[in-house]
Amino acid sequence: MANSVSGDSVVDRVVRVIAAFPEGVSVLRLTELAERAELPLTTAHRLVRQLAEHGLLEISAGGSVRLGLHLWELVVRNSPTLALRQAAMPFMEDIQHVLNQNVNLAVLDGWEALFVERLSRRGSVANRAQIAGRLAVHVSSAGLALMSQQPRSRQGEYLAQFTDPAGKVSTEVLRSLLGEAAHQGYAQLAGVIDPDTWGIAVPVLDSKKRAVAALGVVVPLQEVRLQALVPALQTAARGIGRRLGESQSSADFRSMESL
Amino acid sequence: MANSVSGDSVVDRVVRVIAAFPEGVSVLRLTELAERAELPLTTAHRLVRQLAEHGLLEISAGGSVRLGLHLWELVVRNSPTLALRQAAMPFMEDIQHVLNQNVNLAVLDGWEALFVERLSRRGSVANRAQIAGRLAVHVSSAGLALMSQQPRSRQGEYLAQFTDPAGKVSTEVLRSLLGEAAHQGYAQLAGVIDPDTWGIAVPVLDSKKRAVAALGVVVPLQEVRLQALVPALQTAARGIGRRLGESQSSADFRSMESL
DNA sequence: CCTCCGCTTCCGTTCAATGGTAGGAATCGT
DNA sequence: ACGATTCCTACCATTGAACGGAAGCGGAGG
Repeated sequence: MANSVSGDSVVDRVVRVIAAFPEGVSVLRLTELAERAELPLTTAHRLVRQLAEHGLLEISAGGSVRLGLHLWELVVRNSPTLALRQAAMPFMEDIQHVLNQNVNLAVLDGWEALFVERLSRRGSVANRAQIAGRLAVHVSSAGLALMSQQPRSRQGEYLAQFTDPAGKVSTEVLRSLLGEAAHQGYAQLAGVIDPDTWGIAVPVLDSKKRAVAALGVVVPLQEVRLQALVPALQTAARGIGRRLGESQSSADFRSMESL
Repeated sequence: MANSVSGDSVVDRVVRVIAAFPEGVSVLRLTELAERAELPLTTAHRLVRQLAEHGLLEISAGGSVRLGLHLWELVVRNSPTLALRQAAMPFMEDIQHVLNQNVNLAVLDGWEALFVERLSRRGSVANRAQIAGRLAVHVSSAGLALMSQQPRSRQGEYLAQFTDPAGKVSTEVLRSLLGEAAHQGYAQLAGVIDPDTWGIAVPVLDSKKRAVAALGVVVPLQEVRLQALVPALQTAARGIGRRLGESQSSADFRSMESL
């Protein structure tokens, strides 16, 4: 079935190699990498070496493998969410400084919210490590805010395939949550991850009124300024949307600007 | 000379495709991508489609190509500098809050300093966009701090190949700059990028006394608290080095922590 | 000294990769 | 309104790059 007995293309294998690293693990031994990528050791070795020659991977002494600096550089400099993050950062900083709460920015990917940027509460030891984290739509205010703005058809697909692995949320409850979020213009969810917190998120709409992201905060349960909080988020979201429209083709001022 | 007339392997081509995006540009039309990657249009098309199937690239309506969210996610979650950034962030935040200046963290890659993280001065509109930026060793305090701690042989290679394209810095001057930096334990450089600023950086040493990074700040020229500034940086750098040692194998507490 | 384990090199076989040609689809200029 | 142009997509015969088992190498451990 192939040059390879397994029938997958070179591209498939390259992808499996660079996707073989488990979350948060940045270094693997070749043998382990081969196992995870389900490749014969010889083949893994060859691919790794080739990729390393281009700086997409790095081979440290002893043969252990990690992602290459060059890959990181390429991806960060051209990341698909670059424009979004640039537009959002000032507003996120504002919110962080005014409210002193965790602020986050997420996009919808499949049936999950993918967190693209995040600012921690000042003073909290929390790092920005888990940007690039994911949460299912139904357990994140960001996810709900995003899904609630999707076209009917998309929401239909989502609800149709939905089953809560934890068995806590019924499709009906979810449907009404989405309806409520769409109607109110924001989504809130009591501490799914941390039981003592609220998550609150509003959609960020681009110039064509499509929800491209969700802007959210996490606040303690006893926080009662919700009335003030939501408008603040919505204002910021509108600001982000506006800047997104402007910066369509202005990815050209490069300038290393005062390092 | 090949299956491909150009004689390069599939891996080579895949790399060229994802490296084809110019800095800061996140979307390319297929034709342009093919040109930049120096691939026949047909081949580029096939590769792009294959990569897109795995989420490493995305094809938006109309055929324009961008890096995929999945790739971004993979790289950010397993980036080779993850541990370094995690260890450094709290200290960088401290410095930022105390000094209210731009703080940056760089590693040495080739003969350049690659900026891995950066915090902007509060209130400045500056975004964190150009993390992943590069500066030549001889024009950045971070680069000098890093190079000054490299083994003699490495410094030798560097100086041997060095020529300043701008013709402003002679190899001799550079050599003495490095010597001075090594002796003092920090490097400073008057505004190479912004003429009204100083760059000051100290090396971050790991448990084996190897310089794995440089921690730096950018301050206005008239700033005179240098005496206080350097010790602050050095203290932070030592702290980072210590945490780096600890977190060798503790990349396991994942926990989505209060989003 | 021998064994084990993991990384690396070698090399004959084979089918996946290649890319020119041609067919759509959309945009532009007049 | 309608050719001209541009760009993306699909097809398919040719061929050398990818494959991976076998064997070599080197160090850690007993």
